[in-house]
Amino acid sequence: MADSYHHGDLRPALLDAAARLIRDGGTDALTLRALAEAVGVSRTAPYRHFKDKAELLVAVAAEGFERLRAALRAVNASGAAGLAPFEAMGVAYVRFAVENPAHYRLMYGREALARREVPALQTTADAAYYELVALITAGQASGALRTGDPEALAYVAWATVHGLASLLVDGQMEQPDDVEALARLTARTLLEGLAG
Amino acid sequence: MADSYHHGDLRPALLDAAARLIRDGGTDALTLRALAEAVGVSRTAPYRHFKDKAELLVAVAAEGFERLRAALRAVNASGAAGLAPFEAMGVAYVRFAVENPAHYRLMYGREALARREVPALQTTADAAYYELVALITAGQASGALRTGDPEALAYVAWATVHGLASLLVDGQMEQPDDVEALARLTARTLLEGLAG
DNA sequence: ATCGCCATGTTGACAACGTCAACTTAAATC
DNA sequence: GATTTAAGTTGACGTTGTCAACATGGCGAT
Repeated sequence: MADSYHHGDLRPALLDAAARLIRDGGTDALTLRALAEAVGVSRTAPYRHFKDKAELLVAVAAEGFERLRAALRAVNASGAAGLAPFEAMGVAYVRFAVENPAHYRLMYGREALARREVPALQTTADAAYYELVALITAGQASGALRTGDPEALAYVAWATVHGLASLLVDGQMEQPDDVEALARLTARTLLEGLAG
Repeated sequence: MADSYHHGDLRPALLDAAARLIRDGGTDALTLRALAEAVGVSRTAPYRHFKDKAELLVAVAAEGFERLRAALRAVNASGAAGLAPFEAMGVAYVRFAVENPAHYRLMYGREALARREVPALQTTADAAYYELVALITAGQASGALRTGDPEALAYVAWATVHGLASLLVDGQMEQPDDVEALARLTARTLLEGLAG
């Protein structure tokens, strides 16, 4: 089946190769033709599995959200107490972004997204976000965090960590040697507040 | 000179038209051919003023940074005391992003940026960032903010506000009716901290 | 067993895009 | 007034996403 007319398992093979192309060469490297060639198939074969290039990008992004969610879930599952898990989740989030920059940009960028409304993608993204909300509500229950609308707190926390990730991933600042330390500092500053 | 062979004032006309195209149709609408036609000139005329499409995008982004800096500078110039200016600057920043989404994405995205190192662009961007740093150091001097490395505090503040702007601009959340209130809430939460 | 269906894959073509090379125009300089 | 040269034009090329028409072969019904 290696060189038969029908590939037999093309869709997952395409997603795998797409992730690899994006990782190695950035978003620009993910061209349908290069992707098809990487899998050993003709240029238009992907159209049997994805309506569009955009639809393929959505699928790649969804797979990224799964991985991000797994990373955040691990923090929640660790059962750490106090403020430690907040730092840990911030670090996990930023680390994912820095280790998968093009993937992260695709997930939270506009390219694949709003232009086609894909509920499945939103669901997957929400699942990742929910890990953060769960951490916040647990923190409030234990008294580690102040009271208030957990959605609002989660939103600010998300914005902060996403902002840091975006700045790093888009090369807006010189990336420091120790990204983890920067993420930890950011999380702590967010917890303690800026006001005197 | 309207329909003469030489346009006479092409470069600024291109930048104007580019900003308009981006505002109306998003980044995708900014194609060199459409741009040239909008100005009434042949497709390759822009090459006399910009080496590349990328170089043109850099110029558009730089102009955006100028406008953003002006908006932030107005907050600093207002001379408000206490914590009010921090909310005001957060609001001004987010408002700029929401009102110029494609422009903002271009400024802080990767398309035009790291792929060609343009010191002039970095300088302009730094000038905008400096407005935030200035506000932070002033806040520390007046005792409104806690002590500590002002660069670090500014960095967290920037990440938060940029994260919020990015989420809104990239359509990651349903955009609320009152963006200003959300920005204000975010700024206040950042000031007060999440911990209990 | 075999026939036909249809999901899967291929080939050829097209328009849009960024960009280069060669040419044209007219404004500026001596 | 001649010439240099900045500014603009035309034609072409390679790359990309995508469509239409065609080819293949695995699978169920007979």
